Amino acid sequence: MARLTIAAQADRQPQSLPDPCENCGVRDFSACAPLNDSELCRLAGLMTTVNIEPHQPIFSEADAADHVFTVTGGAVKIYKLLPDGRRQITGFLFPGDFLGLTHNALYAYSAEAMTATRLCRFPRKKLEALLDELPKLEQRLLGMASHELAAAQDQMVLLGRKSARERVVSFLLMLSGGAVRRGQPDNPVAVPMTRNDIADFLGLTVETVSRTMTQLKTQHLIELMDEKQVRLSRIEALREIAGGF
Amino acid sequence: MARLTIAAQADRQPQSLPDPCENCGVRDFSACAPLNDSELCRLAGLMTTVNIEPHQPIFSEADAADHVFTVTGGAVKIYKLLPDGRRQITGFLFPGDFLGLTHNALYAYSAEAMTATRLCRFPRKKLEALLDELPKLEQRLLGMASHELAAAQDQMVLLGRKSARERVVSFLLMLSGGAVRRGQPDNPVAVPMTRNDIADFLGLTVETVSRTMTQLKTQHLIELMDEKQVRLSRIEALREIAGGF
DNA sequence: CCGGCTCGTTGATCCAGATCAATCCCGGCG
DNA sequence: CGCCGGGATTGATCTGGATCAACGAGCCGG
Repeated sequence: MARLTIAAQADRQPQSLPDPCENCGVRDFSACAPLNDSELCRLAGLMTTVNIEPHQPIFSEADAADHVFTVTGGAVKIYKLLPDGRRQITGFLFPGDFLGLTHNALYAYSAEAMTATRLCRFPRKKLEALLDELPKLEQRLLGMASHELAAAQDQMVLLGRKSARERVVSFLLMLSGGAVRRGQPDNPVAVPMTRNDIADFLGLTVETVSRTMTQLKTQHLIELMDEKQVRLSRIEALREIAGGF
Repeated sequence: MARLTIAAQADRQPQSLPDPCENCGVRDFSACAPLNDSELCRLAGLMTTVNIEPHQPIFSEADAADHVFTVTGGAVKIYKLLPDGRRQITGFLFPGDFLGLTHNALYAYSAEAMTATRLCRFPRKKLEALLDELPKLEQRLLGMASHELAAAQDQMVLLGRKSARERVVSFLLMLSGGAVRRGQPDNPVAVPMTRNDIADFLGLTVETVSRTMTQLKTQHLIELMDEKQVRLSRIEALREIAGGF
């Protein structure tokens, strides 16, 4: 740790890298990835770290969109509600993911912590101003947005055209793939969300998700270590079922 | 017209604005919107205009993503296929929309002209290089991508949680809203796509789309001027049904 | 003018997944 | 220890939309 501190002091910047950035475990995956220490330092100047308890809201649809966030720990769900309460979860976010980007005055969706979550929070106005001076950051955000857009299109295929079985299998493979990218164990894969959240993400009901999981288990395609931990026993067969992911 | 030509010549650029840009009807809606004449001129330097016949492909999923496009006339559908041929249309594009942005080597979806279509085509590599020098353009693309992302999330709600009736009504309102933005007649609204395309966009079958339309007609909520032209007779009632758009 | 398209509409039947309902399991708490 | 409440599973039934099938209306090419 002393070594790290010294390294930071040796940097040409007036201030050393702030502590949360110094120890950041997601720097390489996050929006910050393309920035050098000096640039990161400027960005960190606007940043506040925030901790959120499980099941606590981060922001709600139609709140003023005054901040954007990077998830650095935990897991977040984002969702939209219909007036009568039906819910569609549009994404699960994990460390490294960016949260709250919009080009309107209000957020387009609600965000809630699923587990204990740690965030870096940036005031939107100040960040936007800084973007003009850090084109690398803007490029990075554009890249991340394109990536999310592609994921959203995959999700439309899933919701519009896949059977319940295909949806559940696609979901498990997606989770596992995400874990790989973050360097976490991918098989068995952690499933931190409830069955209800899975259902609202896949456009199904809890019952159908549950039935489908036990069906997959019966067919020896997966193994439920426990409710929140799934082994994908026959990845290739699963990929076949998922239909191209 | 003479006046416009003179204005262009009076610009400080060595060359006047190329003809297609000079007469561009979508400049204010498109990615080019934030550029001044001089910047637009640089961008136009890489640009080729392309005409596509109805039902002709523009590019296919998994083609090398070497170009990006702005739609300047006509109508385009973008879609993804499952291995067995099931299709999900992920978007309909109209003049001003941007097409083909990805941050991978390959396109993530296929694009096909629905009607006679005119495009501005840009070589991707050259455009990316130019982005470094035109930060306004990069900002604009980020803005457009955020906007598309929000639309994609709305579509996920539609596909995951809405009934057939709600989907069809949402779709008609969406079309009408788009027409307003482009300054085109919004009621009655033009419906340039086939019933089949509508079905593949809404995650339904042709039959269900057709039945739902006649049901809405019977209830005097809409009026079918002809197959490609729909009057929204009771907008407020329709908005109620759509559930928040 | 006719046959053979494609597109749209309508009718009859079927079924995947929703809904309704019961039970189980587990962790927290008096 | 026993109670309580939220999540998960399993079973029985129902239904919205898919599927299968027939037909009508433009439209093109010969």
